[in-house]
Amino acid sequence: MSILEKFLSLSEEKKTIIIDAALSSFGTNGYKKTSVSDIATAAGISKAMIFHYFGTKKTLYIYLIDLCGNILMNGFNENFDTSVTDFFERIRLATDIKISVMKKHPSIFSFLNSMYLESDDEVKADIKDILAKGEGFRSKIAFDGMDGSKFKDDIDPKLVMKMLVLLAEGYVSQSSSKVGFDLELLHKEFNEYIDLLKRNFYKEEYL
Amino acid sequence: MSILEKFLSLSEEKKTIIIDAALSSFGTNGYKKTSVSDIATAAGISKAMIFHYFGTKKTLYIYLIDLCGNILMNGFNENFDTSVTDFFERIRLATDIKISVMKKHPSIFSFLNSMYLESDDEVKADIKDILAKGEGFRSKIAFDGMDGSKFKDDIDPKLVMKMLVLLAEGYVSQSSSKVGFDLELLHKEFNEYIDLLKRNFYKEEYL
DNA sequence: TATAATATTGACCGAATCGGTTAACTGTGT
DNA sequence: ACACAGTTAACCGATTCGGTCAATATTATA
Repeated sequence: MSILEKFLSLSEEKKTIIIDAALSSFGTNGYKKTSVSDIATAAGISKAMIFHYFGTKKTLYIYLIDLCGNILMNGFNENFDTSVTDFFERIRLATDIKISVMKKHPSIFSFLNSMYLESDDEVKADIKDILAKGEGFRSKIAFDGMDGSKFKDDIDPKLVMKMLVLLAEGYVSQSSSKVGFDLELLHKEFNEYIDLLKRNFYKEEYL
Repeated sequence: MSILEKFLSLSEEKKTIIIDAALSSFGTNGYKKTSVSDIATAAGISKAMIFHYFGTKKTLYIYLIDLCGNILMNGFNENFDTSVTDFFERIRLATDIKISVMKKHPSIFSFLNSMYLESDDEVKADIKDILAKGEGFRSKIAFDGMDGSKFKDDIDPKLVMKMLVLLAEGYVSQSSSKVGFDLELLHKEFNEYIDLLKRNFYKEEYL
């Protein structure tokens, strides 16, 4: 059995624990400043097990990069509906997907964020590859075929969009640090914001 | 000349460079994961100089904690005007102060954020002290004597407040990581958001 | 229950890095 | 020529690094 297969043959629960420990550690401290011991401790196993499952620290990191890419791609490809043109409903849909991804791996976006600004030479090149692959992915989903005509005339949809992106970013930065954050509550709150904005930014005939 | 005096007698420019290097390093990686070499490199000086100026790593960290506390307190005490009761204008005022602080030390909020979740025993106690001192500071400024009556009846000012706090947090998390971010632009954008919300959330007679 | 196979770890390796020190080197004014 | 403050490269012992491995638990098979 090859090294990675040993990991893959673990129970889903155990795999998730290890992956989340690694995502959260790397996401918080970056590649270089994260030690394999950190991850092992966070996962509640011994350092030797990590090397048993992945061989090297770098292999683990690359594995996580690919995994995140796949999880996101699959989430959006399977659940995103481009026939929804309403601005807010599309954002709501994208957020639903994002949150359901976070439900499985709460630290995934903190990890992805840290990837963008990773400077260590050992993994820099590999990151560039995967980043190029997902380029324009988010923005395409956001704006392609989206209907901004329902807004009141003096409101710039792009400004609203930027606001919601920042809002989501604020949530991530808040939730990735705090320990006992409630994803369900977060989801509910975000939907309240969307309702609030929709109610006040759309022309009355569209409400 | 005592150790700290040596640092204080430096030119304002040099002091700022060193402080910002330390704030940014500690803010990014926390106390334990930040080495004195990291800070020295970021500041463009040798590691020995840091020890020459501050004696120990912990002394430097504590110095930064106090400094941040003082900078924020002074900023708000000198510039905050509690006679401004309008919800958005007060938020605008608080944001003006925050940004002017960030103009001098861009990484200050990233450092303060990281302080909240610092777990290292060597500095944990000292953090608790300063944190207790500033408790309720932000929330008092935010809500005391603030007028929420101008909002449309179906809008909860607290929800808007939370939204703007998250928005600001999103900005911090975005700006503290990116290298070439433009504070002036950030400021302008934030004001646009406030205008946008005010225009659409207030009853018409208050516009 | 005895044994073979597997899962897991504590202890260990050389190398790197840690916080901190110091002797020597710079430049500048006299 | 000298003194002197500012600065650093080289160094210190201690710790931690990524990674290995022999030994111990655990489980499966008989």
